Amino acid sequence: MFHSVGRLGHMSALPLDPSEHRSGALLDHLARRMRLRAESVLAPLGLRPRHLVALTVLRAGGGISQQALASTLEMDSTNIVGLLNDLEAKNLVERRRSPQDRRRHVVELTEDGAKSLKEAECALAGAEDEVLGALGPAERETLYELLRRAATTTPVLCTEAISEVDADAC
Amino acid sequence: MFHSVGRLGHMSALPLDPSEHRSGALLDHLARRMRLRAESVLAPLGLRPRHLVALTVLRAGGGISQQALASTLEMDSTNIVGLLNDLEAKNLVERRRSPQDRRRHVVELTEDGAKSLKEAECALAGAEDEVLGALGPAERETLYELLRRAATTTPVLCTEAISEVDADAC
DNA sequence: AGGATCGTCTGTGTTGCACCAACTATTTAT
DNA sequence: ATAAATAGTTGGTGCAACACAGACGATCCT
Repeated sequence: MFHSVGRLGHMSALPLDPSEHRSGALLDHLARRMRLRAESVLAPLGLRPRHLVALTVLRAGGGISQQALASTLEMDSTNIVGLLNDLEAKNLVERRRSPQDRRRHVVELTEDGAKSLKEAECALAGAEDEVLGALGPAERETLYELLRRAATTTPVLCTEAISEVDADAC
Repeated sequence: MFHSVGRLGHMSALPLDPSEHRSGALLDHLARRMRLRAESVLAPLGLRPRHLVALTVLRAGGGISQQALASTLEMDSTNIVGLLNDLEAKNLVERRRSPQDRRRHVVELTEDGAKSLKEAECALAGAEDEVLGALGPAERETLYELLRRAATTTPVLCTEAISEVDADAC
């Protein structure tokens, strides 16, 4: 129960060691639990979790090219095509040629898309209640805000500026 | 662009509609980004993201049966077998027959397992920096705490008690 | 013109899973 | 004692999400 200690001798204070507080696995676990429920909830709407992710990203930063979408979604661009085909077939997104560069497709959420996304999110309330049941409303809002900010990182960059300060803490 | 406001209006009156603040898609998105990086970081250690998830769960509530593990992981129990085979082959977990019910396997983290988990978490620091770059240390700790609490729900139950209050809010 | 870039289409392969069936060891119920 | 239920294991099937590669048309930039 009162494991190790050692590890970071100096830096005195800091009663608990935050060294192992990595969110990765927890994120994975909760995302999975959420996705399992989301699948069945979303199925009647003809949507899948990854469609929701795409729509959410598009709502946050609409009007982007497909490769920009591929980059923020971190998916292969060839698979983005099929994803957008699905969404466009349902009239949830629109592909328009960019006037600046007519090779580009500017992808944007349609009104139907925004509406559908909102509906889906409402439908997911129950699923979220099950998965985040241990959290109160205020905490869920905090969580949402943190996730939203983390997800809305500047598309490409940062990386390489920091990440040295605590490199030796491990 | 400057929609700030809210943030921490300390929730008094709840002026904004929190109706669409569903974390599901964001959770999915961030988990994916994290997993992509985790895969390459973990590969040299012979581990995969899902192994980390299992180890994390076992550290939190060790000494549980395989089907209990399957239940909290929400995976099919047949697939748990292979997962545990991997971990046991590496001496990270131990399967012991339960004295109470000798059909059961009590699964527990070994010392090596705890050590390995900790190492892996340290190795993931860089990945987390990339994914959670927009969040400061205190925010990350808050996030971790929220995720941890959400992930550590009482194994089976809750569900059915609540989820009616805000059902009409949608 | 020539080369690079964006999107599209068509494959191929891998992987994580769910699901089914059958089998053993063990407990529990009759 | 016999039957039924349960925990774990093994093997197989199938699907969906991808990553990756090749080829193509359209378009931009020299």
